[in-house]
Amino acid sequence: MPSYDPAKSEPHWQAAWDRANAFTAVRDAARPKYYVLEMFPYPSGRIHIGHVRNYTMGDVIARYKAACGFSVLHPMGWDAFGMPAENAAMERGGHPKTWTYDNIAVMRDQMKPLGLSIDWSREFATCDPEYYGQQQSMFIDFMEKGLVYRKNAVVNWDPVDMTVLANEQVIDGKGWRSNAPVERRELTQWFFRISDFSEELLEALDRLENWPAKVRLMQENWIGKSRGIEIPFHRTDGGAPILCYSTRPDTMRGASFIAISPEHPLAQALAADNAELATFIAETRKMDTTEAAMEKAEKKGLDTGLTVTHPVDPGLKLPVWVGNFVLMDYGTGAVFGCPAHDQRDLDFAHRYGLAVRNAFYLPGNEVEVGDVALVPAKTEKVAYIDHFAGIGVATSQEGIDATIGYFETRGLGQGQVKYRLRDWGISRQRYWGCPIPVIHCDACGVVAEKKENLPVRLPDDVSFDIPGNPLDRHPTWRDCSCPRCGAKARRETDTMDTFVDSSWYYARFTAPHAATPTVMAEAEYWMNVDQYIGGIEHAILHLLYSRFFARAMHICGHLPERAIEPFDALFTQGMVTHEIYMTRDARGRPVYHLPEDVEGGKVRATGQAVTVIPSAKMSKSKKNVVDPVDIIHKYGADTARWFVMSDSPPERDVEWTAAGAEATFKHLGRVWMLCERIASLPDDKPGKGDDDLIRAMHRAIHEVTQTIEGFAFNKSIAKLYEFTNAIQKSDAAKATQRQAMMVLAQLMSPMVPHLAEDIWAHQGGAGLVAETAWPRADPAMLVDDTVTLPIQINGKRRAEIVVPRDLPAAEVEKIALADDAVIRFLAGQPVRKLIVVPGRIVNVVV
RNA sequence: GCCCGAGUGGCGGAAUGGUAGACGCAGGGGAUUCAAAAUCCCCCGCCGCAAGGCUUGUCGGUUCGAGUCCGACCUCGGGUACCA
Repeated sequence: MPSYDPAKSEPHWQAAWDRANAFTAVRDAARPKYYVLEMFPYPSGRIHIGHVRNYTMGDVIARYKAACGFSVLHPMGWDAFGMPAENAAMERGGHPKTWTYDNIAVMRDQMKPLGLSIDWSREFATCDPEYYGQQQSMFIDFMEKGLVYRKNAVVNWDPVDMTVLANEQVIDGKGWRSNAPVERRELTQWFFRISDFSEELLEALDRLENWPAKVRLMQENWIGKSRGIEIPFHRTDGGAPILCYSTRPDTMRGASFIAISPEHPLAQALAADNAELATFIAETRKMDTTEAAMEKAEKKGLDTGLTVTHPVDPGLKLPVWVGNFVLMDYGTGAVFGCPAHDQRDLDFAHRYGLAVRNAFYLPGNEVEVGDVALVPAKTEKVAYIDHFAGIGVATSQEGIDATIGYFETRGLGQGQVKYRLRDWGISRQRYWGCPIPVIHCDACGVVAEKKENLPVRLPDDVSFDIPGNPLDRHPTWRDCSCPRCGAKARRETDTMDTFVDSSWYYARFTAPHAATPTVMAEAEYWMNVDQYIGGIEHAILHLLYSRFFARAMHICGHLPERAIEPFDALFTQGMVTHEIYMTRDARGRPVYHLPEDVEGGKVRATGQAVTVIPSAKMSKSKKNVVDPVDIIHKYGADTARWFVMSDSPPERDVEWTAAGAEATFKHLGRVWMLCERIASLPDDKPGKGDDDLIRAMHRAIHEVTQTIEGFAFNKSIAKLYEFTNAIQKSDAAKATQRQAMMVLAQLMSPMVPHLAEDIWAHQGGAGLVAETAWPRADPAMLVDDTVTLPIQINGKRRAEIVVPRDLPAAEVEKIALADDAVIRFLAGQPVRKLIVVPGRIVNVVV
């Protein structure tokens, strides 16, 4: 009797699917299409369990939809540009291109044994010149439509390595290699005008009904629409007024100072002949560029000596400070400080001895602010203190609206709607990215490369032995002639942010080898992505950039209008985690151990007991990693696939456990044994309980279908366990058992496609499960004749009764009150209220 | 700092505001076996001899009824614009 042997059968079925071209996406006008896409991987070198989970989820959907009759597109590619390739070149020598393509080859070889229903004929990497050349072509289109511009922006500058650092390369304000304090430095950089789309990107979120609410909320907050006011504060020295932006003008009475950004032109100008201020501004530059660093840094400032007149209380003069917490990028780069109603302003005021004045109190609690700022919700009523606009007790929102009206009618300020969303800086001073197809000419200025010269290819002859951008010091690549006047010119040496690459790959998959970015007929048929699947870490940047990029592509004629929201449905899956095993060395430093080196709480080699640290995201440094290749080698792909889908809801993290994988393998073996047992039954075996098995089968079809549709694969698997147990216990006729077994194979096929084919073939099924229509449940087989109703007394469950499904409530009441247990618990007390929820529960209130 | 989530037995988890703990893992008992593996059957939240009581991170609220809704908090995770 052959036992379950995935090592033999999995390659067999993969070859069979290939021969049948089962997964080649075909544009078929006669059938509805379904485009399922998982976020493509970065080719780091090896696949990890997180990839297995991500791609198995997509595969379950793809195989299920194919069985439901859809023409399915399920492609795969590589997000292949990025820093790690350059870091590898710096650390180990070699070339980013070699490193990247070698990694892709390894990962493709690791991925194929998973048996994913991917159309590999559409594969590409973003570092293929055929891909990035089309991206350059679109960049030029964007330039023509005014979607691109250049401006100055700050970067993290490593003064020792003389190079720009990514945020993750800055550790505690210092460069990761040089350990030198990082400086903020301005460079001229390329930007996409995403902020022109702020309102549209915000407003369109409402229509993304099949996106998680949390992602829409995160994007809404990120875009950050606010209504405020711009108010010019007039300088007492007669200089140009300082324009401040505020979303809380109702607190104007409490204004006690003005704070401007160190990058504000006024601050810069004053610093020219104010050494103390110049030093202060230089100090504020020694901070990295992240928002978190800015927000967490101690609030510091310097008095410029200038004063302004309070706009509604001309007798009051407010000092002008430079504050390290004022962002030049948001609003006007200048704010008024109201310490009483803003904790950061209050801290600042206390530090520098500035005035604190309430603009309002909580009604009936007229207490001046001390150490804690009074910041009630905008919907809460407050009592304004002799407010210039004549407001008394009102909500802050009412106060804001009234104040803006007051300022506008008197010409003191202008109401403004602003967005937090900033334009997308795409310039990177790095080699391994898509070159920006632009040329700098002394005579013509900035000129786009001619499209017939695309792609602007990355030169291969570069070295990484010194820090900085090799393109910038390349002997010949930089030098070129101006496409307009033919004079000597310089090529742009910035490359594009890798988020650009991933902002349109979904569109490219619809025509992956075309000589234009997209082909309209293909895009018309395949777009949009019906189901997009990926990590929650991409909730804001990648998804927002893609939404912008699709709009820009539409403007340039590369996508139909329908595709400006490219992802109809989004699912965000959790991580795969694992326990961490730690010991300590002689000096007390932690030493981590791979799961396979630990057995029974001890290090296998030394017998040393390990400390178990609760599950965390798998990482190489903590050695809590499980290699899918090992798992497939030991148990087969189906075990890996079933396990990652089985335990946790897909949107949550799942913990990989060796015991769980072992148990999965055993279960699949049991299913195979059951299949063999049924096949070997005598054909004329008499049946008992055939109807029960048929009912269980229809219930399983219904429930598995529902749970797959609802992305609750862990529940699909629980239902499959139940159905398997029902078959196992059944004594039905052979034909009935065989029918149940074949339906089980179909229902399991999205998760464990190889085993499903084995079962199907063994039961004499025709063709491939992969090409068989999804089974349908008979609704008549799903309803039960009776229901069990729990009976509560005062909300506590005390008894239960079994009644016909459609029994009227009045009859249910009678039966419930006549129940022995109910009589006992009531002990003669009068019934005050009786609640009967049909088919659900009875609650007796005494 | 700010924005967004998550928290239920020994473990992963299930539960349209209606029997908390489906399904699985681990554990315990039994059958089979010379023995073991594999397989099969039974038990399995906590306290209690029992009756019963307690129990969904903490505290409070709404409700006939709260894991689910509301408020405050705690812990962990994701993002924070140059990691991808």
